[in-house]
Amino acid sequence: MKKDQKIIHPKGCPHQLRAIKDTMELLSGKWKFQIIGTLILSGATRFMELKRALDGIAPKKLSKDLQELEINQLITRTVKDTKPITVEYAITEHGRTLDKLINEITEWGLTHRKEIIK
Amino acid sequence: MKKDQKIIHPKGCPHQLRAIKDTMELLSGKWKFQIIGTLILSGATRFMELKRALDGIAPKKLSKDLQELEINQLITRTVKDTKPITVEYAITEHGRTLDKLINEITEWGLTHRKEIIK
DNA sequence: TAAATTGGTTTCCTTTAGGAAACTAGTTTC
DNA sequence: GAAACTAGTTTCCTAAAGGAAACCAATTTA
Repeated sequence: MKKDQKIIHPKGCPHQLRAIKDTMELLSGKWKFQIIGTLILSGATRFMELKRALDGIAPKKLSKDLQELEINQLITRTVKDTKPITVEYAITEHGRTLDKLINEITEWGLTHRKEIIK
Repeated sequence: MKKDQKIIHPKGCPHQLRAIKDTMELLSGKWKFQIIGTLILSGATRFMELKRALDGIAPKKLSKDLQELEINQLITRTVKDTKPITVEYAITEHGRTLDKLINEITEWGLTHRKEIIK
């Protein structure tokens, strides 16, 4: 192939790739999508309930991920005036925009599992 | 709250969470969705083209991620009998099932960027 | 009074992710 | 013959992710 052959349609789609990168910077990792998924599916959930739902997560990890999600305005943290005090985590309006994405991730996981069993 | 108050709808949705986990085990990380996105958007692409499209990726990392994606049957690797030889990576039929997911990730990234600018 | 539950934090540790730079080998162009 | 391009590999390194266990203060139940 000649060196200076012009590529008419240069590969790479900077806008889309940047968008993918943005999303994954916030949400990649082992637990974040599972946390959001739980809050979407189950509604407002307390710390210990989350810990039980997310089988195997360490409290330190759960605490850290929840803080990051809160900072990014995807969830809220509310201290309830109960005895003993409980803390409730809930999805925000902005977090709700992840509904379809979480759905696709879940669907694809199911599809893929079926595919590799074959 | 009484200790033994029965929770009618126990929190946690094991099936969905397992599916999310499955997906993210294959695809979380900095580059995999970007690689798949490029192959979906641009069609079959050579190693060096991918390297250029994925701004900043190290050849070692690209090589490793491509191998993992191939092992999971999401992409194919084809050595072309050109001079010099070129290697073309392409999305598989199974990889195509990620179309909607990639789309959602991209859309959400754009949405989120607009949201946080506000 | 002892044990358990609340929502975490602290410390220590191992594993994985990821990047920089140098290098390889075959081919081809200058 | 020198340089450049093909597609990687190798080595070395740092930073981040993640887990285990212990601990904490306040409250409540047994």
